[in-house]
Amino acid sequence: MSKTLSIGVLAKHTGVNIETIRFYEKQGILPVPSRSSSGRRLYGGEDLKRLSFIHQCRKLGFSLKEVESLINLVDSGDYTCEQVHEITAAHAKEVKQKIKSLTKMESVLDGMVEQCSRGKVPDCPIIDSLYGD
Amino acid sequence: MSKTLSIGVLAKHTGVNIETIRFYEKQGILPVPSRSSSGRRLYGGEDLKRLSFIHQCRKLGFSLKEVESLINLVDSGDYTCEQVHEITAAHAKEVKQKIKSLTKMESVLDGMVEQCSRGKVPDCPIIDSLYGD
DNA sequence: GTTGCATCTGTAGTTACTACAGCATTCATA
DNA sequence: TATGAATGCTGTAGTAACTACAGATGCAAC
Repeated sequence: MSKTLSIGVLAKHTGVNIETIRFYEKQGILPVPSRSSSGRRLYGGEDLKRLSFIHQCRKLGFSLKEVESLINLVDSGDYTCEQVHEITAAHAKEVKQKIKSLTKMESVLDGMVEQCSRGKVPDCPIIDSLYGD
Repeated sequence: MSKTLSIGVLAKHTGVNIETIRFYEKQGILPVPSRSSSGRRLYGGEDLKRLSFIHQCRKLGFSLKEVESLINLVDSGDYTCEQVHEITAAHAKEVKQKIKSLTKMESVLDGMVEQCSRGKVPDCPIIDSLYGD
């Protein structure tokens, strides 16, 4: 395996911040890379793949803990599709709940904004509804 | 003004955690209350109103900074409805963006979950799509 | 030789709380 | 009146997932 990628190049290829890459390493979610003679990190294709995976998962809203579970499963070699499904379905459920909660907020906010006359007077239905007597 | 409410009573009336009330005080978002002879916090009706306001705002997803802005406006005495509208509309926009982003995640996740056979075999389309070669 | 970029380590800051530890006080009850 | 439970106090540390430095080092190019 040739490990030739600097952290900067890895960052550019994956779209992950340099500091974030080091952070992932410290968190144990990205393996400790080898180093050049002067102590700089050197990455290979496997690292690139793994970091991309982490990035994809993060974009889908998985927590780092969930990502770690997923990685551990894959690394273990004998994971089942069922196990992956469980983690993903649980996360999908959380996302749905968040959407639901935000949608409720949205409708209240929209209602308030609409009621508001945007006038120059210090009499605002938004404040009235929140700061009521 | 009679200030007779203990922090525990205030917490129960508003649904806000005791530690959170103290936290709000430290953040300067809730005024420093008077104290009993033994040093315990004493709250009045105005505090109750303000804490409820903060709580309502938080439930609508406003950040503490936004809540502070809102409170400062009201406290200043000569705020306009326009100013309140601006803060609220900006927040509503943020909420909409969050919903949009989460909805995208949701559809990808749902697609993955659906594709997954939930089988007992170590071959999972979820992993394949994320951890691709 | 010096300029400038990339990288290094380590620490602190962000948001909005929550969870103690260890102590003081107050209240209800025996 | 004694005592045990409940309440409150301060102050600190932990949570999630980074981000933003500061200050040092390395390396290639001109």
